Amino acid sequence: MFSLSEENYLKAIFHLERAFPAGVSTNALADEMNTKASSVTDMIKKLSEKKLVDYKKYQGVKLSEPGRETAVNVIRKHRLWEVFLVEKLGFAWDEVHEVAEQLEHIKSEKLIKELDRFLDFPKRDPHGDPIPDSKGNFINSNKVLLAELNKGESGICIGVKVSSPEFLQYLDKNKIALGQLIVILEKESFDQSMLINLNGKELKISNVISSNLYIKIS
Amino acid sequence: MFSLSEENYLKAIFHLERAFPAGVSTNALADEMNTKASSVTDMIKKLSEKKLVDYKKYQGVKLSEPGRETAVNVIRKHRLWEVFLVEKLGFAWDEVHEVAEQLEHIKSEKLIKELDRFLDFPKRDPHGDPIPDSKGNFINSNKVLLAELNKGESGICIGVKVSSPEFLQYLDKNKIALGQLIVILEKESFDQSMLINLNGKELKISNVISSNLYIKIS
DNA sequence: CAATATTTTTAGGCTTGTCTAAAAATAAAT
DNA sequence: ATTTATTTTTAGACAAGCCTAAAAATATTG
Repeated sequence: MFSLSEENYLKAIFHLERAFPAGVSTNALADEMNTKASSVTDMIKKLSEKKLVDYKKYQGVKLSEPGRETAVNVIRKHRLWEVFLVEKLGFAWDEVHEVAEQLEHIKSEKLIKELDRFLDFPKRDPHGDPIPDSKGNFINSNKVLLAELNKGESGICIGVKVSSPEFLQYLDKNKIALGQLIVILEKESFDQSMLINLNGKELKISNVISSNLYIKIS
Repeated sequence: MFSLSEENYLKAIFHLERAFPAGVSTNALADEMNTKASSVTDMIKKLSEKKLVDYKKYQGVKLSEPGRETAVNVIRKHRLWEVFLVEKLGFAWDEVHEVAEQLEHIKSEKLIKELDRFLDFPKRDPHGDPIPDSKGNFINSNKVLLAELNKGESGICIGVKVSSPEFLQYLDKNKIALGQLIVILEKESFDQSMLINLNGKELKISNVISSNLYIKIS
């Protein structure tokens, strides 16, 4: 078993690897973990000795296969708990992160297996992020950012890129929810802002918004 | 907020105070915490500085009012999670302790409030132990050990004194469950063993068993 | 009540995970 | 290509929580 801190580092490396597939830098990791570069170096050494990451001095880190498995398992637990909090306990989707950060470290195979069943094997968390299955496989849907679509195109809103309370509350306020059909009526070439159709209602959104909404193109 | 270790010490002191109301000894606490007396002394000093316990050297510890509140809150969380595990996730009553030991330390007022509501404000955990309310009040029922009753007396089984898997599985095997009416048909004066009536069926139980079952006398 | 046994505390050390400050390596820029 | 800037690592320190061994206080017992 791994410590809370080790699990958090593995999770952070997993997330950063998407942006830095060649290797995650010490500074990027320090930033993500809200800690200092020297602390990161210490921990990376430990993870490297445990064969959870591949590491060469000054070269950044990558997850090893066992490291990736551990990270994905933590992410699976995080997202299942988020579903629980929203679906069963009535939390809003911008309130779940902090609590799920704690719950994701509870150690019990049976707990997560039964929770998954209790929630009816959800495929996505409340933010639309995919929940890996017990073997660590993610569903891969052909999602794109709304900002990448053009006038006349459309798709189902399936996720958010950023989960800050501010952004999620903006979406709530404007009645933008996951599962909704979005049709692009106009796209302003100057600032990339869009006029979209949402359930019959029209809404003007900026490029900042459209760059943080994932759309499933059918 | 308090550390995991601090919460566990407070909880242990709370439980031991029932047996040692004059003050919990360092050794008793070391035993309960599976640690060494010197470690206990260290922690007691820290808790004492934080005004969570009253402590005088060589005199044992007692919880202060804030210490008791914290301990009771941890116990409340532990027992609510046990109800969740059994009622919602289908755990057996002898499987819940270890997981609840972890879950009890999750920090979120809202989480526990909503969990309580989700579980429909349960008054007892799966072992029959009372769940304190959000203000820290325990329901007090006039419970006695089955062993203290005599021939002809009867009552409802409401709890167990010991929660070891062996004992709980013995109860399951013999169909003894909480909420059940127990009538004492015979009591052997030599070894205190009893012949009881359980839902129409007769069962012979030893004094070891009857000394670990709580009965509510009506 | 003095001697012995037990309990509790102190002293010093270890590990985990963090920090600051300084040194070393790499990258950028003139 | 040599200087300058940035990134990364090392060195040494610290707090939390635990340990062992020894000292001090309290209890027990003849």
